[in-house]
Amino acid sequence: MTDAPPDLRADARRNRERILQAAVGQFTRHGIDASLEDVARAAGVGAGTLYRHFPSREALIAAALRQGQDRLLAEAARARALPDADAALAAWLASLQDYLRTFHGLPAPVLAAIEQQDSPLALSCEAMAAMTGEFLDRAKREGHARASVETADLFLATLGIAWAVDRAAACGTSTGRVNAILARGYLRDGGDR
Amino acid sequence: MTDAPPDLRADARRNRERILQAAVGQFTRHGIDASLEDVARAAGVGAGTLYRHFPSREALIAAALRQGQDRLLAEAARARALPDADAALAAWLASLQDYLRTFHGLPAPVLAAIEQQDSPLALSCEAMAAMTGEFLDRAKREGHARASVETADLFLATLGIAWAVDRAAACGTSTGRVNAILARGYLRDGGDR
DNA sequence: GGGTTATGTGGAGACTGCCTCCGTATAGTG
DNA sequence: CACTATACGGAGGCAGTCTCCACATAACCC
Repeated sequence: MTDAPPDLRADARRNRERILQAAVGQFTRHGIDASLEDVARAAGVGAGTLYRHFPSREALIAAALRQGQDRLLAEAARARALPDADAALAAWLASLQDYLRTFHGLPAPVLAAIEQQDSPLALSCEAMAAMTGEFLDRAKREGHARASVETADLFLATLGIAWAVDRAAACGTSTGRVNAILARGYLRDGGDR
Repeated sequence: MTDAPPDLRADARRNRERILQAAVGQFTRHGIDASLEDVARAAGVGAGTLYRHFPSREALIAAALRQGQDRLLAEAARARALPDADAALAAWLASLQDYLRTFHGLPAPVLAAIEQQDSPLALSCEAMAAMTGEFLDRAKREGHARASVETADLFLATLGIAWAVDRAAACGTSTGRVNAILARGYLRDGGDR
C-alpha cells in the first residue's frame, strides 16, 4: 500500500501517508473536485505540507489511484486469460470503466492527461491506452473486431462513455446497455469498411 | 438575434445584449468555464448587473446558446428530409455533436441539465433527447437501427463522445472515426439482441 | 544525553472567482 | 421639471488554490 518514497524523514513519511488516506476518503465521498483544504484538514496537516508532498491535484489523484491500479492489473490479467478474444476485449473495457468510476469525475483528469504527458496521470493513462490496444489487436486477429477501429478512437469512446454514465448515474441508465451500443453499434447490419 | 425580453428599461435591454455578446465571445475563446467577472468586464458592466440578468452560469449559457439553436433546428429539418432513415439519424447525431462543440466544455452542463429539470438548459436538453428519439425510432422502423437501442442510452453515448472528442481535440482523433464506432460498433458481426 | 543542521511543518496571506446587497443613478412618465 | 419605479455597479463576504518563511524537529555526531 505504501508507495515507499525514497528517503523521507519519519514525520514526512507519516504525513504523506495520512494525506493519501484522507485524499482517498474525500475523493470517494465528494469526487475528484473535493477541496484540497478539506483533505489537508482531514489529514490533520497544513496546506503547505499537502502541496509539498503533492504539488498538484493531479499528483494527488495519481497517488490516491495507485492502489486501485493493482486491482485493474489483476482484472486485466484475468481478461487476458479468457479464450475468446472478443470477450476479453469486452471484459477489459468493463474493468477500465469500473476503474474510472473509482472517484466521481475521474475521466476528466485522465483524458486531460492524454494531451500533456508531463501530467502525473499520463503514465497510467498511456498504459491504459496501450492495454486497450493490446486487447483490440487480439480481437482483430482472433475475434470479430473491425480492422478499421483504431485504438485511440476506441479508448476515447470508452472514456467518453465512462464520463457520461458517471455523471448521469441518477437517471436510470445502465452501463451495460450503453456499452452494448459501443460494442455492436446502433445499426443492425455488419459489412466492414 | 435579440431574444426580446418583455418590457425592460432601455438601458437594461442594452446591457443585457452587451452581456450576451460578451458571453459568446468569452465562451468561444475560453470555453464554458470562462470567468463571469471577465464577461462582465468585457461587457463594460458590473457584476451585479450580470447576475441580475442571468442569475446563474447556466442561464447565461442557455441564452448565449439560443442563437446556435436555430442552426441546429435547421439542420434537424434538413436531416429529417433525408430519404434514408439511417443517414438521417447519422446526420442528426453529427449536427448534435457540432452544436455541442459550440463552446468548449458544453457537454458537461448539458448532461447536468438532464438530471435537474429546473436548469435553464433542461428544456433544450430534453428537446435534443426527444429529437434523437424521433430519428432513432424512424431508423428502427425504416432503417437498420437495432430495436434494443434505447433513446436515453444513445443520447448519453453521443454526449459522452462529444465530450471526449471536444477535450481531446489536440491529439489527432477524428469525430468521424469515433462516431463510426458508435454507429457500427467495434465488432464486425451483426445479429440483433 | 546535548548540540547542530538538514529536513519538514503550518498557517498567514496573496490571489482569483462567485455571488449578494444596497446606496446611487437614471429612464420613463405626467 | 419633478417624481418614482427600475436598474446600475462595485464593495465586500465567502471559498478555494497555492506560496512563503519563521519555526519545529528528526537524524546524526560527539
